[in-house]
Order: sequence, then C-alpha cells, then structure tokens
Amino acid sequence: MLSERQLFILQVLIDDYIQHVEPVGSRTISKREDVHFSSATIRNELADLEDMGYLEKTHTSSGRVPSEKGYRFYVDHLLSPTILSTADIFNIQDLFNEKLAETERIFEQSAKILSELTNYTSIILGPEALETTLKHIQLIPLGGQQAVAIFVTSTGHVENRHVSLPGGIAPEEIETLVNILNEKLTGVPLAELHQKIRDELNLVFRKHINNHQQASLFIDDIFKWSNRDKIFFGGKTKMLYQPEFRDVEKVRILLDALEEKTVIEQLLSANNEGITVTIGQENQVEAVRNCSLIKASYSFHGKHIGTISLIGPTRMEYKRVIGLLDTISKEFTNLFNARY
Amino acid sequence: MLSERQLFILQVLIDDYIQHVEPVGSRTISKREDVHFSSATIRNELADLEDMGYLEKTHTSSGRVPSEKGYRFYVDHLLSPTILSTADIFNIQDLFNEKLAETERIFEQSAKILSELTNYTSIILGPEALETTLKHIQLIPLGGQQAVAIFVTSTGHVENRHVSLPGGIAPEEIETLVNILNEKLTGVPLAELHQKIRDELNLVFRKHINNHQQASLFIDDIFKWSNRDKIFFGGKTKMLYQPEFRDVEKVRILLDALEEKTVIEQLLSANNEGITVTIGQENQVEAVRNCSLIKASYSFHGKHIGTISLIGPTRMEYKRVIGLLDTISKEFTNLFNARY
DNA sequence: GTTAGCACTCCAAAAGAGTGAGTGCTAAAT
DNA sequence: ATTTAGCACTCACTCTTTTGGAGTGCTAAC
Repeated sequence: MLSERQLFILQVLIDDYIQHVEPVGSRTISKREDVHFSSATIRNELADLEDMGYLEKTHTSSGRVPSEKGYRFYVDHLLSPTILSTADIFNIQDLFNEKLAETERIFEQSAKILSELTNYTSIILGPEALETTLKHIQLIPLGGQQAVAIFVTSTGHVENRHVSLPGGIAPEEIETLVNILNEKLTGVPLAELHQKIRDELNLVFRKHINNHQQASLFIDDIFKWSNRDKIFFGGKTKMLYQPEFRDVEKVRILLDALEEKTVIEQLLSANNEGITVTIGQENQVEAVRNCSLIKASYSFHGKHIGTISLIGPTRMEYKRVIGLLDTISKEFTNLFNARY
Repeated sequence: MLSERQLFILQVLIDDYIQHVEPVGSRTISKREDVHFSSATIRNELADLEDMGYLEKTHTSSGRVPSEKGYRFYVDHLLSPTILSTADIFNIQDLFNEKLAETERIFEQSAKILSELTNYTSIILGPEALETTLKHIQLIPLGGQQAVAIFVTSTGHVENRHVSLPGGIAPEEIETLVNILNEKLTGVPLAELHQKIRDELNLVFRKHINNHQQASLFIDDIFKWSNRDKIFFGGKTKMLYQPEFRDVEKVRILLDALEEKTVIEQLLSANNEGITVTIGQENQVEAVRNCSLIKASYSFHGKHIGTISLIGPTRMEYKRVIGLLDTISKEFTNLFNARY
C-alpha cells in the first residue's frame, strides 16, 4: 500500500514529467513550494516507488520516469479530470451549435477540433449501422448498362454503389423491383437486411418478376455493400510535434499503422460504456505500444454506436484529455438522439 | 552550350545520384565501363558544369550533386522515359481490368498502386464537375424537418446534402418542386446550374408554387454545395522512407501542408495537357520547395477534368515515374470516355 | 524518521586526432 | 590544345578523450 506521501510524490512526479518530458529528480520535487521534506527523503521514497514498479530510471544516475504501471495507477487513482477551461467549452459549444447539417461534417469538425485542442491525433469511428434502419432505395440509370444504386439510412447517411444492370430483365421490371425493395425493406435495420432479403423477397420476386433468378443475383450484387463504418481523423501529424517521435522510424511505423483500416478497427472496436484508457503495452496493436489510446463511446437509444478517441504518447495529458473526451462523447450522444 | 561529353557526364552523374543519394565524385564516374577518360578530365568538366550552375557541392571538397537547374535540364533534355517494366504493366492492367464499378474505388486504387510502384506519395484530383451534367435530383425526408438531398451526375458521382425543410411549404409542393428541378435541370452542366436556376426556375416557381420566395431560398440552400473535387491520396507516409526526410521537422511541414485542401488545389490546379514536372523552388507552395511534383492530366471529351500526380524528393526517379504517370493518365482518359 | 554530506555513476556536450574521399592546380605527356 | 598524373589541401565523419553536471545511494549525524 502506498503512503499518503508516496501518493503525493508519485502524482507530482508524473505531472511534472508529463509537462516537461524529462526525467524528474529528487531535487526538482523538493524545490516545490508545497513540499516540506528534503531531497534525501524524497530519494528514499522514490527508491521505494521504483521498487514497487511505478517508476523507472533511464540509467543508473538519472531522475525517475513513470513506468506504464505508474501511468496506470495515475489514471486509475490519482486523476481528477480537470474541469474544462472556458476556452475549451466555447470551442465545443461552437461546434455543436453551428448548424452543421451533414453528419459527416460534424464528425470531420469534431475530429479536427479535438486534435487542435489537445495536440494529439484524434480518431472518430462513425456510427455503426447496426441500429440504423433503411429509409430509401433508389436506382438511377446512367445510360448504357450502368446505374447508381443509392441507399439512405434513418440517420441520413447516404451510401451509393455503381452497378451494372442485368441483361435479362426489362427496364419496367427493374422499376417494379426497386418498388418492391422499398416497400419491403424500408424500416428494416441494416443488420437484418441480408436475412430479410433471403427469407422474404425471393417469394415476392417469383410472383412479380419473370426472370427472378437474374433478379436475385442482381439484388445480391447491389446489397453486397460492406457495412463499413467511416473513420475520421484529426491532426494525423500531431505526433510529429511530440518529442518522443523525434525519430522518423517511429513515426513511420505509427502512421503506417493508422493508414490500415483493420488496425483502426482493432483499436477502436467494441467499447464498453464510458471512457477507456489503454496505456502502452496494454495495447493489442504492436505499432501503438508506445502510445496511449483514450476512447469514449457514444450511443444511440442506449446502444453503443461509435467511438471517439485520441492517440498520443504514453506521457499524455490525461487530465485534460479525459474531461474533453467525456464532454464531446456526451454531446454526440445527445445530438444523435435528438436528431433522429 | 554543353559539349557531347558534358551532356554525358551530367547524365551519368544525375543517374548515379538519383540511385545512391550520395554526392558523386570524379573517380566514381571514371570507374564506369563506358567512360574512357581520366578522373582529372572529369574533374575539369565537373568544374565547368558547376560554373554553369548544373551542379553543386555540399562542401568544398565533396563530390557533386545536381542543382535544381541540373534536374531541370535533365528532365527537359536528357530524359528518355523508360519503357515500363512488364511488372508495372501487369499491375496497371490489373487495376483497369478489375471490374471496379465505383469510380471512387478506381481513384483510391490508382492512388494506392501508383504510390506502391514508385514509393512516392500520389495525389489524384477527382474529376472536376465542369464537364459533367446533372442526371437526377432526389429529396428524401428523414422525418421531422430533416431531409437528404441527393444529386447524381452523368459520371455517376453521387453528392448528398442534409437540409432542413422549409416551414412555409406544403409537402406536396416540395414534391412538385423536386419534379420541376428534375425536369428542368437534368442534362445541365454542373457549372451552369446556378445560372440556370436563377434565370429560369424562378419564373416556373412563380407559376406553380404558392410560397415561391420560401421555395427559392430553399433551392438556393440545397444547391449551395461546393463544387469541390475529391482528393485521393496514396502512400502519404512514403516520404518517410526517403533519406532526405530523415528530419522530423521537414516531414511535419510537408505532411501538414498536404492536409490542407487549399494547398493541394494550389499544387494540382489548372494543368496543361500532358505531363508537367515542377522541381523544388519552382513550386508555388513554400512547403514543397524541396520536393518535385509530377502532374499528368486526364480528360473527358477532350477537356482536362482532373490531375494525377506524384510528389517526392527533388531527387526523383523521373525516368520511371514519367512513363508510369503517362500510361495511367491515358488509361484514365480512356476509361472516362468509354464509360460515359 | 529525517536530513546533510559525500563518493560514485552516467549522460551529454565539447574538444581533439586520424582517416578518406574529393577537389583544384600545375606541369608533363600526348 | 587536350588529357593526364601527381600532389597539396579541405572538409566531413568517426572514434576517443575530457569535462561538467545532474542525479543517485549510502552513511552518519540530527
């Protein structure tokens, strides 16, 4: 168990390190106004904290640096998220007050602002389709065999696919087809679309469409859309400002990883409620093992539909960042629930 | 005027430098099989070439490095684009043979492949709307006052905007409105849309819509879409592999610049036919003054509609890159003209 | 339990020495 | 009139050595 004084010293040290990015020595701590014991005492305590694994030295005679266990403890026990500064609050409110009609724009802007407020890279996972339902399907011929199929979801998301019209079906039939689709599929949750098509539509087709096998194939083709959720980045180059990324090699590994959709999905996938902090080695993904990732979930009708996150060096301004993410994720939840 | 031998030496030197990224000395050149004069002779020639501004030294006793003027000359006079390797050709053909229905996918893939083949960052400017015409407008209500307006162009591009339905107009009228829009605007080039709306539609509205002022405002709102063309990147982090970007500071400046849409537009804007090479300081944009930019134009019905480009260090594999861009841009042109 | 004092450690930056690739110039060779 | 061999000179790099300073751990005194 840590003594009151050890807690204090640990906190002071981590705060200092987060700010100055330099190993913190006993003298530095003893110089603080609110510290009333000598550097020798602190040295003893530091040695103990190191033995317990909360601190590390970069070399035998250097000051101490927080270990990942140290950060973990700090985040779990020592952290009282700072109240957002009025400047921050202004910024956020501006964002959500602005009449940003397109959902996409909101995400883009949020990502941008988030990264600008924090100087870390922000990643926002757009709303998952799970909860949303299909609102409308439209097929617009482009001339020739080409056409565009357009899908609108209940959250106003528009998805479109180019398709080739099948040969064996008359144009009027295609119209009938689309009408049937609209009639039968409007209101169906996206997640159940495939099921629904397979179970119900084939029957209907058999009745109304001559070449119903061709039609089925065509439908399958149209709906072969990946349910991919969109990813929004903000400040992808922010890491380049962090001293821990002064080495190009490291930057490359990280940036390359972030280009990979799969990596992002792995990082931001299934999130429990609230805020999750993942520190360094705790990360699943190799490439971000020297980073910390902070995720916040936002929801629709009480169900998690997306994630807002920040990624930065393990030495992160946890205090500020956590408050910020919390606020924004709640705004997102409000926004979605109010709008749709 | 450069002598035959000087031309030869310049070419050899630049080729060597592009490959090895190290100042080239007289000895290195004299060691080549096809060189039959001594290093002393070469030294003399190099000194002359330096006087003329085609070469530079990094310090008094270093080998020579091409100057930007040197590259310029090299590109303009010494370059015979290499015939693409069969591997390259395969890759490209694969790309265009694949049944990539969505235009967007083609761009994405092209950008990716281009950067992978070259190890430079590729930037593709999607087709400008100028030549394309409007194909279809659709307004899909989302419930409440919200709706999605969808525009499909003749190239199959889909644009969508969220809008708030105006209060003072009946739902049936909105339907009429959209019908009118479709009737009057289908086939109109995007560039002329605004004009057309202002000139013709107001009259029609006055006839058919009660609250035609409200309607006009609404229409204005809908069409207040920026004619922005999409930008596709490939291998944004490729520069990090180039030795000239071993310095994080430089990387940051460049990557930050590339995040700016305005910068990209400035870089890739209005392009004459064929291939343009912009070397270092010739660049308009400060941040890319130590890069070279190679642009190729692709066109639709004979008019330039977009740009394919690569950005890399001034020491670029011009030979290969130029051939590659040429081929791909032509494929693009073919694709567009064949498809629409 | 706390602290002053001191020996010890190690990094980082500075200073110095040696090496090698490269140049420019001159004088001889072609 | 070119071309080339030879030589002195330059400068970046690398490797060592030196020095200074910040920091630690331990011990003995408070």
